[in-house]
Amino acid sequence: MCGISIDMERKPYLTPKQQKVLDFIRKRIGERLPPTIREIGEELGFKSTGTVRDYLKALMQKGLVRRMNNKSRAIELTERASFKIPIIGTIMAGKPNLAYEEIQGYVDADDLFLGRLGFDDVFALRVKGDSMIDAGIIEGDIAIIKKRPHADNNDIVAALLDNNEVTLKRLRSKSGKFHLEAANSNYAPIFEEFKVIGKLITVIRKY
Amino acid sequence: MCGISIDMERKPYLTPKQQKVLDFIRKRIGERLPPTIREIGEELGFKSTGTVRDYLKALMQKGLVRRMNNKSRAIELTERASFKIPIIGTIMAGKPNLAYEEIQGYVDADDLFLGRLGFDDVFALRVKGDSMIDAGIIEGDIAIIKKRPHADNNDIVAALLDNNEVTLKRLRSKSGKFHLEAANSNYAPIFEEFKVIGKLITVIRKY
DNA sequence: TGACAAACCACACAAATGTGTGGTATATCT
DNA sequence: AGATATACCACACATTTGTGTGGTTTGTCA
Repeated sequence: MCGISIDMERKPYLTPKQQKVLDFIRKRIGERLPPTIREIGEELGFKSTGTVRDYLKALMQKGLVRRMNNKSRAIELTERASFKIPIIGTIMAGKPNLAYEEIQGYVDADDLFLGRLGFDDVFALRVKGDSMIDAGIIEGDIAIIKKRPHADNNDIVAALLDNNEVTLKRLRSKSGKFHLEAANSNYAPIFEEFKVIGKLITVIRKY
Repeated sequence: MCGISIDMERKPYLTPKQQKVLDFIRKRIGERLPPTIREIGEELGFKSTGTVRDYLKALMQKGLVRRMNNKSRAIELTERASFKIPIIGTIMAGKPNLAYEEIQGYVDADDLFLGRLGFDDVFALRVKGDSMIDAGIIEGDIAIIKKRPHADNNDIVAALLDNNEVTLKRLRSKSGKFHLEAANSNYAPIFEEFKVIGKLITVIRKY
């Protein structure tokens, strides 16, 4: 019951057909392009464009869809409708299909790793070695770095060393002077010259 | 020079204008919708749709763009052109703008965390506690789980325990019988009854 | 019974969008 | 000099696509 009530708060009631229309739009947007009105009609078996427009109107009134006038395929999903992966807590046991008991929130699939950053400002490093292991960053991880020429104390940064190597370390300031610190007691702090080229915003690890 | 030559192998030569057209298409696709021919023309300052079509033809011949006939906005980027975040090694120092010296590869922004999985098969867990810390999985991480009723030895799995708790642990088999193991010597292995509900495929951490 | 919403359809029309033909000018390469 | 590529433009036309009006049927709720 708990999971259902959370769900109800997030989404307005949709008729089964309206849900199908929404799902089709979502599918098409995910695959490639938002559909045209006639494409929706063909998929759902409607013979009139007016029918599809009735559905779009309903979805718009319920705040799930936004459109631009007189523009082809200009259908977009609102935040309420955008795809979210549920973050679950406990799960109902003893059922053929798992039922989420406690949904703690949602991860927006689009924003998951980059948010609304421009791609231009981002690059990735593949992590080598174990110097950041105490921060949970291990060999093979992909570190997503946002380009920035400076950072704050305790930020993990990508820094350019004198030998042109790029390294991922924690930035520390001590009496007004910055140095780099590994997250592994086997490594000594780095007091050499360096340049901050970006700040760590996300770590991704694939299995 | 090294970085440039790698780049050349991946991308055919584009004139500056062609690059601008491609960038605009990419931007629009990322923002919402692929542009129409006229929208491209307006953006780039072309007064004729024919001009834009010349550019699209060039981009198609170079294998960067695909189109469908007589369909509005039906422009898509091919794999060669799809957005990739560069994974860099060393970086050229002493320049006003950083220049990538050694590009080891690219992370495809779309595939980055889910690949081409259907969303239906995926859910997320927010990691609590430190029981997987030796595997580099720490509190607050988002664990992306692919639903599966079984897994192999040494896989990290989401498992449902008798008390309806879901836990992230490593699956181990010993003499034909499975149990769960933490990646932290402070925790004892779990030999109770459990059910595998999915396999860990990706870990994401945001800073 | 009447009001209302959901769930359809037909069809005309307008606007947006893609296509095709035929140009011009400039630069490069052979 | 001729071939080729880039880099544009104008304009007509076909097709796609969105809009608008006016219906019918079914069920629910007051």
